[in-house]
Amino acid sequence: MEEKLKKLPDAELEVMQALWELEPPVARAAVEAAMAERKPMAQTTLLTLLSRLAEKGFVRIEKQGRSSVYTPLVSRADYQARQSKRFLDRVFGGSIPAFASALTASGLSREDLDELRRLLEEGKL
Amino acid sequence: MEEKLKKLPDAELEVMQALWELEPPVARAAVEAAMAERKPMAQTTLLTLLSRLAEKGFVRIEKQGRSSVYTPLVSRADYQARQSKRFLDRVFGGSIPAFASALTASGLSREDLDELRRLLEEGKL
DNA sequence: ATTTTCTCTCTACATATGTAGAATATGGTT
DNA sequence: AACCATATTCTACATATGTAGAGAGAAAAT
Repeated sequence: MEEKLKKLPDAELEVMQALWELEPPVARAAVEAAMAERKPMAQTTLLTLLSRLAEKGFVRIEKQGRSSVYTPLVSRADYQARQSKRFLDRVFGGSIPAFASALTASGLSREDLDELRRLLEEGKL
Repeated sequence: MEEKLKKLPDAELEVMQALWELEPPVARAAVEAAMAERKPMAQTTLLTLLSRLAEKGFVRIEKQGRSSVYTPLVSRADYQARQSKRFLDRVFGGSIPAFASALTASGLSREDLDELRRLLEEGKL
């Protein structure tokens, strides 16, 4: 298992989210369209972010004739799991009680909290 | 309710954690001692971080003769709750199921997950 | 009173991040 | 072939972050 999965800055994560929700390999036009909704930005800005993601090993860029296609190299689930751990450690010092309190005080609806509890219950099986 | 509670960069959060675990107002020497364990850094580096925290409204600095004392202006619980929400939105797009999966896959022990579930249950009351 | 010591503030600098225009390359047109 | 459209890469720059030495002010010591 890879060790340090760097935390992505907001802008880059946003791009990853766009990639994750599409079928890889994703055409540039598709990423662009997805980002138009999520977070409008200049075309070149998007390309800059994609190449930074490539440098960090999060994305593979392949030339397809004129344009390029992008493939996420880290799965969303994997990233989410690792960052959750990191967040728990960084913000709560690993304290589960503190984490639980924060969740109940985070503004999540009673339903959401209930659902979370239920899903954790199921996951136990 | 205050709106945007800025996310603190790692180094600054580390200092806040040190402050939160001490009795306010906290003497510089005390912060320094606490930080020595958490994250060793030059004395001036610590002071820089403290003043940045003051600029951001997280800490109040008061002169006490020769040295200064520091008081956190944002409670740990408040910060944790807000950042939890932010994290959930940013990383999971607000999806509770995705969050639950990530938690179970995050490497937390069975016991921790159980405890979390139990605490959420209790909090419901 | 002069020096030493301690504490804080200023200044500094490298790297990271957000953002995007300029330049370049390349495939499509006429 | 000359030109145009388009996609990518370079270059650029402001702000943020991590880190810390230099400088300044004041209290303590001699």
